[in-house]
Amino acid sequence: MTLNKVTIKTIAKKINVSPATVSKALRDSHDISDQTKLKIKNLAKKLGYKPNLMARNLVSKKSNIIGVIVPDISTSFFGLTVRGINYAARKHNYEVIILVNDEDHKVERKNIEFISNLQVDGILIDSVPGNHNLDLLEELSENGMPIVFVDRKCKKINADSVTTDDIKAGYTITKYFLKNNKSKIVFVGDVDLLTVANDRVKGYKKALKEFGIKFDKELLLKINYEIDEEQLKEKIRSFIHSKKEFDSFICAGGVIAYLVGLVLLEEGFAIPDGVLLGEFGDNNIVYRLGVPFITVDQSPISIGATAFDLLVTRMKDVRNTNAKRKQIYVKSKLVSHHPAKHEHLFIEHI
Amino acid sequence: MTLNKVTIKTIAKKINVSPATVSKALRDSHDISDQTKLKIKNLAKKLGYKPNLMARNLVSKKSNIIGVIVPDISTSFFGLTVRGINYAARKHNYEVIILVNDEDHKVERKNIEFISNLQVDGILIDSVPGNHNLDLLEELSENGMPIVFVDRKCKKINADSVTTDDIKAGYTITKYFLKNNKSKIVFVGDVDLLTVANDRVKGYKKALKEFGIKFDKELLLKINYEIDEEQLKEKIRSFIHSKKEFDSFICAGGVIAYLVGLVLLEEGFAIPDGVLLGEFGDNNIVYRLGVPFITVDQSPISIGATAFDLLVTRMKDVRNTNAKRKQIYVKSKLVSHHPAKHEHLFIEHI
DNA sequence: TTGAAAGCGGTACCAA
DNA sequence: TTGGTACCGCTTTCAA
Repeated sequence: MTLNKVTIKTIAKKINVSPATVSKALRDSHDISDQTKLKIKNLAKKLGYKPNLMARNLVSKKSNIIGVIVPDISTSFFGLTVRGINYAARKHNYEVIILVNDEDHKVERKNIEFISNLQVDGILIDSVPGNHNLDLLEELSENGMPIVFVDRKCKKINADSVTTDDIKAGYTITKYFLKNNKSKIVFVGDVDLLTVANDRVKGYKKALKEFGIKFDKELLLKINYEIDEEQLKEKIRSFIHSKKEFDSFICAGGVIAYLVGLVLLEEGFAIPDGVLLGEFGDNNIVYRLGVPFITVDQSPISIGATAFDLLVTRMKDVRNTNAKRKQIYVKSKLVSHHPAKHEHLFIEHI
Repeated sequence: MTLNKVTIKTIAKKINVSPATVSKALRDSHDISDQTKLKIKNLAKKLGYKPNLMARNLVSKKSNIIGVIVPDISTSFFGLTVRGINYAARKHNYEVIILVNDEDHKVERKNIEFISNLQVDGILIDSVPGNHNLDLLEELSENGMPIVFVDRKCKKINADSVTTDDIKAGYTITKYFLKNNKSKIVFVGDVDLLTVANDRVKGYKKALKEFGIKFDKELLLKINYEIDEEQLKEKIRSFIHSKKEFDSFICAGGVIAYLVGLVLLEEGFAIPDGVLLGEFGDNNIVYRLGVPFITVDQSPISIGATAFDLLVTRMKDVRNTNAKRKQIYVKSKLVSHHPAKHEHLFIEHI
């Protein structure tokens, strides 16, 4: 750390006042004369004094920091969510620190532990599918740590969340596929119990039902984010080569959609004429495929900003631990992209 | 913060030992008997004891945290850089916290101040163009804070950096354009003195010279990241409508390339047949355009990991503040993308 | 093997 | 308007 060890005491000694006086002067306390304030501030600047936040937060029991935990950040969806969070946080004068866990729930647990031990004032989390760390989060929450789930909600516990209405989104995109004469729609995702993907599947099933199509288990391709890309591709490939017929894919996320698209193209399928491709998130990575696709644009910036605002209200009434939790849905929309034609057509609000 | 106020003292009292003993036991110190260690640990777990890192770090004067400051995170380039950083950090058991400033140097300054006041052990920074905060960084560095510049280097001060060889990259991509019969190449970027873009322009000029083409100032379109997208587009539009002739664009970054492409398409130009488009970073956002383009793929993951490794070596010999700084270049490559054809052709190593 | 005491850098209360 | 003192939660001598 800094060799430059200028502390409040250093300053105090130099001008023969007490540390208490320096502390107050530096924070513009009313009960210090302008004269000494000036003297102290000048000296502080001259010596390059920096407050030690660790010390400050230790006594004040407030850090003014909120911690954000996300699974990935190389994806435009999360990146934009974070932008929304930062945007809102700046208005409220909070510092935001971001931790990334690469979809690994063990790293996520460490992230949660670290950040709470660091005494952040609140946590925003886009959690790794599978609810591996719910116990920890629940414990923290019960002990008064404000926590808001972002994007990927969590049903098991009574918690605040800001997400897309995933059931409706799944329903809407599936209905669009059905209307466009697709009937053998594969749904790909980390369809673990109680995750976002699960909700999307619910919507998918609902739409099928409405169109009188029976849900076919074999068209539900379960994958897991934590396995690596090559393995994922292999899994997709083997599905494609199985005898199961299909005419379209709806993917629970951008990265999956990209991989599915990649495999389809490698295997000689045409998109969208041979197979229609759909995804959630309007993620930039899907555009790498260079093919038309249907997407649920979730307004990530708005999700992020809304989540922060909700967190702030929670942080403000710390006492009220048992207040009713809010589940907020941010509006999204169904869009059809045809990059090569530079067409981006709005289809429907969700 | 947590209502659950279990501290070392709480535990100490409950089993009638001193706080010192608890502290040692919890950290597996050799001079505590296994018996009491066990007792203490069990009780700690039962009570849900969490160490307060603010307190811990305050006395140890080490945080084991490294701070990463980036301008943007919704862009795949930075996202992947961060992934590389995290990957390397995990191996060394460091915690990584990320701060984002949206290309705003005032926010960047706050980020730097905050993070250093928080007593991080080292800083990785991808700095906002313009060298606005060099004074601060230099001061910190002189006071013993290890700092490594990532991606966007900084020539003014004697500092460690891990970047692309930008002169060479600028040279290579320009040469490719020239070989493909482009001669009126517009270079767009935040060509402020002493930034990455500037190096890229140097390479650009060098290539022009080699091909016997005189550098034309008017083909250098200076833009500034900090102005908003609509203004940027307006600036690009007005250039396009000026009488200046052009046959291609090389853009210093992905976001700019995307905006340039957008305007060109809106104005009815064909890419790449009418106008060839080039950029640095192989950023996913460019694919949104759905057109072929040339890119310098900078291997962001490798840049991130390398930067972290360099930082670690700096953190290990804190004394040696005046050691020679290292400028490391990470290999990149020139690639031609034709998304609609699913072609991604390697052209040349850089 | 254990613990008392001092202190990390600040803040806050109360007395002067 | 100033300053003494206690303390935030934890670690670290050094003595018992």
